[in-house]
Amino acid sequence: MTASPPLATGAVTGVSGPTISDVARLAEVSIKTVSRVLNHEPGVHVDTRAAVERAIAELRYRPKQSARSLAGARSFLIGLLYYDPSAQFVAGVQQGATMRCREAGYHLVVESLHDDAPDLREQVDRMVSTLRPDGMILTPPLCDNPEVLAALRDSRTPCVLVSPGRHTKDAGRDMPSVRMDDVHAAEETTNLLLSLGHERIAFVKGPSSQSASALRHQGFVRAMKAHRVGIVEDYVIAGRFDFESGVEAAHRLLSLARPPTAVFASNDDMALGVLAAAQALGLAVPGELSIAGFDDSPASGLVWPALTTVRQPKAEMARVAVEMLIAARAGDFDGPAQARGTDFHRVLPHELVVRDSTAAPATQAIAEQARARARERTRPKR
Amino acid sequence: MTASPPLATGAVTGVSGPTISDVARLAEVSIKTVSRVLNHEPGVHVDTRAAVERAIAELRYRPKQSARSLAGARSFLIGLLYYDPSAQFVAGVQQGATMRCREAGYHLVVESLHDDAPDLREQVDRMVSTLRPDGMILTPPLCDNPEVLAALRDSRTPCVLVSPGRHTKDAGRDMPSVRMDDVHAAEETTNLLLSLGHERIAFVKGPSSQSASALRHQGFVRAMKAHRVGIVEDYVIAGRFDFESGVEAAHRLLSLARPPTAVFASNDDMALGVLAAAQALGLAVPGELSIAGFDDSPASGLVWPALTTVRQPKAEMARVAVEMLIAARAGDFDGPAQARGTDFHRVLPHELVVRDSTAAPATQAIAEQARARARERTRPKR
DNA sequence: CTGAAAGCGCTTACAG
DNA sequence: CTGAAAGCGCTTACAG
Repeated sequence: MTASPPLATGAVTGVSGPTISDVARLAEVSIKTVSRVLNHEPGVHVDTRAAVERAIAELRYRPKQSARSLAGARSFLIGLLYYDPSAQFVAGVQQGATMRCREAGYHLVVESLHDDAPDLREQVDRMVSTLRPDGMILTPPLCDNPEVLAALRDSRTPCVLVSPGRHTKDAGRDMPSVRMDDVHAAEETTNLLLSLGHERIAFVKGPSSQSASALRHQGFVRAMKAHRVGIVEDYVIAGRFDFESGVEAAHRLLSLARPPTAVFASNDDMALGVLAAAQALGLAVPGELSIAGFDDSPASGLVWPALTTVRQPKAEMARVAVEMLIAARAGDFDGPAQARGTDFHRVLPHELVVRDSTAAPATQAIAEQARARARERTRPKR
Repeated sequence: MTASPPLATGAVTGVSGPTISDVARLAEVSIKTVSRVLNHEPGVHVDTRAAVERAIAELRYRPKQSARSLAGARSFLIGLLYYDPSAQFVAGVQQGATMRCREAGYHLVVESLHDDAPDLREQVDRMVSTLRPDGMILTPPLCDNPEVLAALRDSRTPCVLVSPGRHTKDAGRDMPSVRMDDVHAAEETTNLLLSLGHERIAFVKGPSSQSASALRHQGFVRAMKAHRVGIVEDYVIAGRFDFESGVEAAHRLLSLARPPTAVFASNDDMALGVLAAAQALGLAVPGELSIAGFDDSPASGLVWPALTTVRQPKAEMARVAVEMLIAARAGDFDGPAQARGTDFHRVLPHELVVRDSTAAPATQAIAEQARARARERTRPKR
C-alpha cells in the first residue's frame, strides 16, 4: 500500500526477482523467444538473440529452477548417493561432480544413505519422486545395492555407477558406469616392488564383499606370475580394508619364520596399519620393510614415510558421470540404453604415486637381523 | 491414441506419478484439503485427514518439490557452501546436514566454491536466484568471506554460519551461527599436558588468517597462566595448519638447546607433521615427546601412536544449523533477526579425545639424552 | 524466424 | 472444517 521507492527501470518486487516476462517486455519479444534463447534453441535471429541477452544481463535475470522443472522435462538437479561420508573417495567424487554441474548449469543434491537401512528403497524413492533429478550418480557400495538399483530403475531415472563391482543378476550391468582399472593398477604396484628387487612380497586383501578386493588381488597375482615369482601362501592375508586389519596382518607376517621384505596392502587404511605395526615393532620403513598402499588417501601423504600408493581418478570419474547424465537426458526414453556403444562403460586412467615407503630390500644379513628383532617383540594377540 | 492397458485404479501416466488431484479424487475431497494434510495445517477433521492419508499411501503419492516451490514460499532445499572438499570438517558437517534434512523432508544442495574465485559473488548469486533455497549453511572460510555474505544478505536468504571467525564490520555478526568453544578446548588440552607433569610445552599456532588460530592460542595461554607455568617464547611457533609446517616446527623445537617435552599443535595436520618429524629424528612418542593435536581428523586415529586431539561436534553443528534454518523460515521477513534471543549464536560441546601420543615426560636424564640425540640429527633446512 | 495459448502441480488468498 | 479460483514462472505443442 505504501508507494514504492524509485527503482531502476524494470525492477520488480525486491525479493522475488525478475521473471521471463520482464525480460520479454524489455527486449520487446514474447516470452517464448526468451525461452528459446535461454535454452540455446536454434532458429532465433541473431539480432533478436542479442537483444534478449542484453535484457537478461541488464535485469540480472535467472530462470527459476522450480518453474523450468515443473513446466519442462528437466530439473537441472543431479543426485549423488553415497554411504560413508567420511570416505575420501566420496569427497573426491563430489568435488568433481559439483564442478562439472556448475559448468553445465546444474546443481548437485547429495544424500547419505546407510547401505543396510531398512527403509533404503523408501528413501531413494522419496528423493527421486519429490526432486525428479535429471540423473543420479551412485558410489560404492550403493552402486552395487540391488534394492537401490531396482528403485532407480523403476523410476526411470538415468543413473551412472561410479566404480561398480560384481555384475550379478540384479546389479547394474544395464546401467552406464565409470571406473578405473584396479587390476592393472595393482599389477603396476606389484611390478614396482618386483623391480626394486623384492621377491618375498606379501599381499593384504580387502573384504570379499567389496569388488575392488578381488580385482586388486588379481592384479597382484598376474604380476607375480608374469615375473615367475612364487606366491607364498602365508604371505596372502585377508583384511577388511581398515587400519586394524592392517595391524593384524603385519603382526602375522612379521612373526613368520621367513617374513616378507615388502607388503602390498590393497588399500591405504590397511597399509597405514602395517606401517604403524612395523614401526611399533622397531622395523625401519622402507629400509627393512617396504610398504605400498592403494587409494592415495590424505593420510597416506601425511605419515612418515609417505606411502607409495595408487591415485584413483575420483574427480574425473565424477565429471564424466555428470556428462553422461546430461548427454543422456531428454529425447531418448530409455536413456542410457541407446548410448550403449563405445562409451557405455568408461575406464579412466589412474596414477601410481611412488613415495617414500618403498625401496630396495636391505641386504640379506641386515634384513634378517632386523626382522628377528621384530619377531622377538611380537606378542600373540589376546 | 492407442488404448491404454488395464491399470490399477488411480494409476496415471507410468512415469510422472500421481498428483495431488489423483489423491483428492480418491479421498473424495478437494485438492486444497489434500494440501492441508500435506502441510500439517490444523483445522482438518480427523476423519478427513485419515481418508486423505490413506489415499496418499495407496497411491504412493509424493508432492513434487518444483510445484510446491513455484506456488509457495518454500523450496525444501538447503544449500551447503564450502571451500575445501577434502576437508574432514566439511564431511562431518555435510553428514549431519543431510541426516537432519532428510528427517525434515528437505534436501541438501552442495556447492564447492573457491574462496578467492573472481566470480565468487556471481556464483553465489546464481545458486540463490535459480534454486531459491530456504536457507544456506556456510562453513569456513566462506562463512567469513565478505563477498559471499553480502551476496547472501542481498538475496535475503536465511543463513547460518558454522564456526565463523572474526566478526569484522562486513562479517556475519548479524547472522546466526553455530560453533564450539575453541578457547576452552585448547585450555583443556593444555591442562591435560600440564597434569601429566609437562612444563616445557610448545605450541604450534595456525595461520592468522583463520580465526580458530587465535582462539586456540588464547586457550593455551590461559591454561599456562592459570597454572603459573611460564611460556617460553621459543616454544611458540607459527604454523600454517598443514603437515609441512608441523615438520618445520618440530625441527625448530627439537634443535633448541632446551627443547620442549610436549608439543601442542593446534590442528591435526600439524601434529601429524610434528609426529613424523619426531619419529624421523628417532624420538619415541610419547616416551620422549608428547604430542597433542586438534580436530580428530581420520588420520589422527590411524597413525602410531594415535594422536590425542579434540573432537569437534561437526555433525551436531550442522544439525542445529538445519534446524535454525527450518525454524526461521516463512513468516518473519527478517528471518533470523527475531530469534536473536538466547540461541542466535549457539555453542555446542566438544570432546577431548585422549589417545596414545601423550604421556608423562620421561625422567630428566633419559629425556635429555634422547633429545640430544635428536638434536645431532637435525640438519638446518635448506 | 516468432508468438498466443495451455498447462505443469502445487499454494495462496478468499469465501463460505 | 472445506472448497473454487487464481496464479507461481516457466516449457510444450501448435500455428503462422
